[in-house]
Amino acid sequence: MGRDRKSGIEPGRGVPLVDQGRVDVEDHAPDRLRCRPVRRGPGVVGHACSLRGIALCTVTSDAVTPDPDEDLPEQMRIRREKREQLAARGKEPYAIGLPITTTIAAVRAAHPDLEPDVSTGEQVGIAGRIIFLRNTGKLCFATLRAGDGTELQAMLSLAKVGEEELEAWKDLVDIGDHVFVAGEVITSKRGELSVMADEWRMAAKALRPLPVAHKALNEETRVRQRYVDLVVRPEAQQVARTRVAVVASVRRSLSERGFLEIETPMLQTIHGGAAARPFVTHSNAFDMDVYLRIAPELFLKRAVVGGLERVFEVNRNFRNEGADRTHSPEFTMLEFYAQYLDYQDVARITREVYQEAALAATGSLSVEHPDGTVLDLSGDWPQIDLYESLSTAIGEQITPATNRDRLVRLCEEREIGFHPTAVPGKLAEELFEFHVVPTLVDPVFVMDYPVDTSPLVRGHRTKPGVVEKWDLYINRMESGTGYSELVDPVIQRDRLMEQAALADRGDDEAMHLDEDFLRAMEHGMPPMGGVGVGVDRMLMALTGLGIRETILFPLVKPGQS
RNA sequence: GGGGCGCUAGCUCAAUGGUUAGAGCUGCGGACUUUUAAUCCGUAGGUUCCGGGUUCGAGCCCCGGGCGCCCUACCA
Repeated sequence: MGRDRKSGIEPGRGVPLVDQGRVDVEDHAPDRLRCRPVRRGPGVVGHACSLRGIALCTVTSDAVTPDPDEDLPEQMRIRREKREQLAARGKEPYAIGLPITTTIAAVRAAHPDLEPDVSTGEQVGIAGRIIFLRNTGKLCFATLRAGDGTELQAMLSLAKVGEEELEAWKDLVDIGDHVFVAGEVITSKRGELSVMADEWRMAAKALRPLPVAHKALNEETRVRQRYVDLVVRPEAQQVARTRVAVVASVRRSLSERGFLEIETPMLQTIHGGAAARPFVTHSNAFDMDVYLRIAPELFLKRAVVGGLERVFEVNRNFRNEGADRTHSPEFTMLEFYAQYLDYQDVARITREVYQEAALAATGSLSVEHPDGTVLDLSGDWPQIDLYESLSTAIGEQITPATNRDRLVRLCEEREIGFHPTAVPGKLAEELFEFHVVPTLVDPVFVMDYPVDTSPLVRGHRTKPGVVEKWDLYINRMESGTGYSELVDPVIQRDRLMEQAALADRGDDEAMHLDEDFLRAMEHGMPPMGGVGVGVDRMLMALTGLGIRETILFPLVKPGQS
């Protein structure tokens, strides 16, 4: 055995210290000697040695000089050597300023259907990442893929590039490298659109091998190494681009309707705007704890008080709660507010914004998911009443006045879990989620929620016990909510005092009393409609994917290495 | 939070407590001027997540830890 290939230390050669004494590793158990690389501050590398799990010493690189490449898997070591070889042969491994004349997509678009074995006479310079390589003795093929998923074949022949350049290609180019190729646009004998190279250059030598393109990466690797996922799985690119299309469309739709996009604080000193547990962090400059926002609502409303009239924001919210297929600790939220509108007006705008986004992203208002679910987003979206639909489903009249004991019993009969302190409205919503939500596939506005769960919403004009609030359900998921906003500062103060009392009693979702928000409201907050829509859930509805697939880099716990 | 399952080569996966942990692709060496996951011949590649333990012997069994997935609970 001899040399421990991981550490570069030969057992028995080093004499690690144990306390003040010494131990001869050879005499004890050489097979139990463990040495692992450690980093002690910038640039200081060493090896920590242990015997039978007992730390012995840290050997710095002065004492032991391991070959830095020795730890690497063979494939990575070879790629590093190829990088060196490029330089040795006068080639830049990471060339900049390449004479690129066009894109892969443009070449494809310009020559949609050429016959096989055709020369166009058109000279181009293109670059892309190699995803497949097929080398024969004197003719080499490479499939180059661009970021947009388009592909083009590069061909290198002995006749065109000469023996030296062809050998260099075969010796130094791997799958995963970015290469530049200049030459004529042709089709191969099999009809594949190609560039017949007069010249090739390395654009970026990849030191790590790409995953095998033909077998699916497992979900964890996809999420943790999204950059790799994006390279090998065009659908990953597609999702990222769909998000861009959706967000751009949302901005366009609202801008066209007179809304101003503004940016409100992510760091907030008071926790409010929704019922959710916040992340807490600390400002050194102000020497105080601050919250990552759970909602932009209270600031957008301040802006409307100030006369910005119609405002919106598309940005991140943070909620320190569960993470599952439909919840992410950070997620993208659209909120918009318009003075003088009510919850019916903003329901219409929400539907239009959503439909325009669906068209922009998918070209259709009928969306089919991988699991076969089909969503029909077209036309007007129906409205159902929360209490009426619940009563119908249960076969018993439920109203905001139904007493709590009855609701508790109904929940218990169905084994629906609920918080022991849950208010009656919350219990009604639980029952609704149990009975009605699973049936809501196509978009539906659920209207008129209990007042005790909606502290920021105006009371209903005619129905007692409910507020002018809707939840939008799409694909059995709550996708957005809209209100006729509460703008009466006296009522608002009462509601927020109740919230603050809940918070004092240990409810860490309850809002705190935001005096400055009330002060703004006391200056005259115009009646307004307001909406919050989960953008990630829009993506989920349009793609049928889980939330972690719609977010490019979702939060993950750090793994090994 | 509770329960179940998983972690093995660069990637995707095998492997009754019992030879030296295997396969495909990738890699490396060779052949090939029209390939499409090229093909053919040859070959290398391992801290079986980490740390303990049981055993003559552990990828497999036990204990502890890490990370993930599923179910469940909680959650504007």
